[in-house]
Amino acid sequence: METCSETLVHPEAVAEARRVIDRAPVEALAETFKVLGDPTRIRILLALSARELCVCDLAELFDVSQSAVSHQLRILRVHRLVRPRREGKLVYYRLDDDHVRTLFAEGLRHVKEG
Amino acid sequence: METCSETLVHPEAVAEARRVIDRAPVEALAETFKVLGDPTRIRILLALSARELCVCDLAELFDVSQSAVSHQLRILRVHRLVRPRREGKLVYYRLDDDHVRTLFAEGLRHVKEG
DNA sequence: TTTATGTATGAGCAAATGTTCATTCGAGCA
DNA sequence: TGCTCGAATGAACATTTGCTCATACATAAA
Repeated sequence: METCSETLVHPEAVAEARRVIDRAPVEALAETFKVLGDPTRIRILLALSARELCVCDLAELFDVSQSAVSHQLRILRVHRLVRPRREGKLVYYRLDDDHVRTLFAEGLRHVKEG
Repeated sequence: METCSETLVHPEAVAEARRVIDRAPVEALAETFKVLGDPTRIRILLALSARELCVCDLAELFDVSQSAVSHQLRILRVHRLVRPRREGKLVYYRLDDDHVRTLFAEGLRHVKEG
């Protein structure tokens, strides 16, 4: 229930916070983190952190269907976290840029200091 | 369908990837990122990035029920992203550590370079 | 103690998510 | 042209998620 009083406790702080939030790309940020928030996608990115791999190898690696891997790769691709490269019948994927590695490093730091 | 051949295309690369994945705290990483992958929680963290705020103010700020905010704060608390401090009837929340800020910065960098 | 107000929690529900199955697309080869 | 095999996509389904509503807990004041 909405039991808080009508008057704010810290009006100026709330106003400041509102400005910060309005200025930030909230939805895009949440989207990016949400993409990273799945074990399968984390595994895919970890696997690609060393070198590129074809879809076939990734599917074998995680012991899930090729379809599942393709679905996840699509999500990662749309969010520019991985990039495909076709070579004959095979499609190789690799990390799109170094931001991914840095994000990983920060995530790890948080996890490890617990 | 599982249509890939039985033999791996790059056995040694897959083996190496498997080692990397086994060494990493995959589930914990995914959990952390998943927590950050929600607009409401992102807004809460942004609001707290400048200074601590009480639950009451946060609820007012996002125009959602106090219950919803409490539920999200609980999730953030469990994952050590925010920390509560009681002062009378009010409970103030603030960011738990600086990792959150760094994670945000990296997320922003990725989002902005699109 | 009783009451009031801020916060936390449980139940229930609609929406979103990740998987599998089935099918289609794409490239190379007979 | 057909055929094969790797990859992508759509549908269906079970699970998860985030919200609201109702209720319980906590602290301060009457």
